[in-house]
Amino acid sequence: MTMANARVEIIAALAEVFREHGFSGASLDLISRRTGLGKGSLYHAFPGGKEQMAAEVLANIDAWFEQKVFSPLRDDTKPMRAITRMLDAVDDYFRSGRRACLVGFFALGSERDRFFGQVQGYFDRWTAALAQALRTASVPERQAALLAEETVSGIQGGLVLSRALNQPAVFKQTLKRLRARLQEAAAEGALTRPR
Amino acid sequence: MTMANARVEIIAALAEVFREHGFSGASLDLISRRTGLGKGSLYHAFPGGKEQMAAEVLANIDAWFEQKVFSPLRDDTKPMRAITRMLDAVDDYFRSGRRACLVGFFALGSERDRFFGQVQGYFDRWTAALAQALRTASVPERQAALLAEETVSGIQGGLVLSRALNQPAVFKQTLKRLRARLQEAAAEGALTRPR
DNA sequence: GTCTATAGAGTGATAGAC
DNA sequence: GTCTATCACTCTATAGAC
Repeated sequence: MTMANARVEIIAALAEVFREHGFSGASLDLISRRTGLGKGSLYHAFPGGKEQMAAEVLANIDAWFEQKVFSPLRDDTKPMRAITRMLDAVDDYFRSGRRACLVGFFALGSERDRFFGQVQGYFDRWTAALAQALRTASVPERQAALLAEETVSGIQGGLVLSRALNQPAVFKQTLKRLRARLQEAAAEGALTRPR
Repeated sequence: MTMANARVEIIAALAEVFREHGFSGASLDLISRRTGLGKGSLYHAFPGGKEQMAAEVLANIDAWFEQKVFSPLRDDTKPMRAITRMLDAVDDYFRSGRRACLVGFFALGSERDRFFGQVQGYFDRWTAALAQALRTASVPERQAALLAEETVSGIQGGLVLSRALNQPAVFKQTLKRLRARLQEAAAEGALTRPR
């Protein structure tokens, strides 16, 4: 395995630990066990310590969404296809509500201030990309912005409630509702401004 | 000040600390400073330590919502009045999105398993009470259950996104949208099953 | 004296940093 | 692995109410 690939796998393991235990709950001991690396190796790879680990995890999450979700939303010539794929990707990524969103998790606590740029950027670009896809689907600008906000916020709320009740079905239902709402808006948009 | 009142104030201070720093991030030193109590006093009041403190905070939050929100939703003879008051109470309680929901925060991390009964109970009773209010407003059972879920989950999502972007307006907009949706459903319910 | 609430030094364990 | 700081927690001492 190459060095870069190893780092990707380490960051994936770090992401799970932070997701499950938060920033302060993720002890170096736990991180060491879950990555299989000694403390020395961890500080060799991340001289900035836990802060750098979390920052790189956030950057990695951001890059994944940028490639799989945001970029298609902005650039796909068929916006509704990109939206459908977004919802499928979200369902997979969050394991139908069993997995929490680390960025949303951080947003609720003091980690928001520590990693503010990354937290804000992630949600800013998600809503902006979705709003653009909706506009491409002829949804009026104001409605597109509101619906994008409702969708992104709805996904986060679905994750919270689904995890709180330990019922993945709640998250599934959330995605189903959002999918219907997005398609409905696009259908109305197409009627208002037909090609 | 009476002892009972003092305890309530201590628990309010504890709630803020847990909200801001999570369970593991809330050190006894921080708790000591924020409550103004030495460790001796803290352990005298809460022999079970941090675990008991968090459990009592959750119980306190639950009692507040039970009295101000859940109970009116279940028992008010004018369900739409109770729903309006719920949304106003929620806006106040969460300081228009500036304050996080501790129960939702715990739901995302490993605290969910530690305090599972309380986390699950809070959201279970909230959705059930809201669904009952909607049914009283003649909304069909299935739709009432779905809309209750959408509302509670929507509030949580609004809090996440609002805090992530540091824009209280996002939470305000969420409440506005949910209010409209609930009123619309009630109006339709009244048409379907007129009195 | 007894009781309850307090403070804070002191405990071993474990934290993050190197 | 080794460092020091900090962790959750315990213990002892002390204050005032009765």
